[in-house]
Amino acid sequence: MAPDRLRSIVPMFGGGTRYVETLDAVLEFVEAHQPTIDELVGWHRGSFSNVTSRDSIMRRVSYLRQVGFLQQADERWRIGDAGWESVQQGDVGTLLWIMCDRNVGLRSLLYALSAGPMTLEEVSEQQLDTHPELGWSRGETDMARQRVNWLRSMGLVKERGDAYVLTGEGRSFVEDAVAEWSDSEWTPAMTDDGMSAGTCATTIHAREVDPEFRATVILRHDGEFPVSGVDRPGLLDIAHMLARNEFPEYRADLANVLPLSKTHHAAFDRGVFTIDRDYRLQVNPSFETQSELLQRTIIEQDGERIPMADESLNPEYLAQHNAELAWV
DNA sequence: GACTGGGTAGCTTCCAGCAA
DNA sequence: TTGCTGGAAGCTACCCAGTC
Repeated sequence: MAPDRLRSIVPMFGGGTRYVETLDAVLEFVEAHQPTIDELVGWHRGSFSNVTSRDSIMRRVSYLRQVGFLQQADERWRIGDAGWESVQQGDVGTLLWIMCDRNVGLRSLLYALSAGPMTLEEVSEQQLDTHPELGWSRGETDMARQRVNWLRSMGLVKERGDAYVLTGEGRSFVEDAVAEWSDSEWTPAMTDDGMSAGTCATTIHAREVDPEFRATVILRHDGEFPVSGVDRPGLLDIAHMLARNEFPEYRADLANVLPLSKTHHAAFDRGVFTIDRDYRLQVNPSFETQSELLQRTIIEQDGERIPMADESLNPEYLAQHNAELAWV
């Protein structure tokens, strides 16, 4: 069983855009000297003029140990498995993979940023809504800032005014991550009135997207569950307007996805119904069913506007999807 | 062996203070 | 004003001795 992921992401010394630089320096020092804890503390004090607190240094060292960058044996500190991987690969992608694997929320933050710029306040809200287990106070932006700073120092996020946006590298990561993390162990902490997310995760095996992406999509629709009316997040699939295998560049685009029940997802993919530019449900005229559920939620809704915000889906994606349907 | 309670360490949040 | 560090405080998990 994978260890619990860390809720708190600790800032590194040296400033908000230099976390990675500081991490590399720590790894280089530890690799070269295999220091004792006193030597490691001394190195920090010597490297950063304004750092004196042993407790503060130990907090960083402890965090690096938990992530796996460092390990302690025989009173001496050495590079851990994650540290070796990071040093040997020497690229941001590997470092980001390690950080996302060990810390809650970094991936969902990147997904959320792919929809547009976010202020620190918005980042804080997004992290709390998607990961209630983080548990920090509403309005608190320190934790949001630390997360953003790690991504900034990796070159995935940059400042734009008082908000933060994805860089080209950040966007590339998001496009690959949805499928790459589809077998992630993490399940949302949000519950379905007595049925825990963990229960859902064990009973529904066909997860095909990163669960953090799935949680981000569901959160984006803010409790509205179009078409299917299913209000249990654990029972929802993520349906793509432009198919993931044909348009991999849009698979992580939040304007290309919609939370649907598994049944409605299958019906959508098979062209039983679609959505027009005005967000009205269009049903394939040849579709017949004895199912009360499908009659009520699809056939009887033909032509009705789906309750969702105007900017939820990209009209161009809908048009392209519908162009493939002969009956539209 | 099982249970309980105290002590300790570690993790996390939050806020004050400082420097640019 | 903003960004960063230091440090206090709350919470939790774990260890261990004492008791039944």
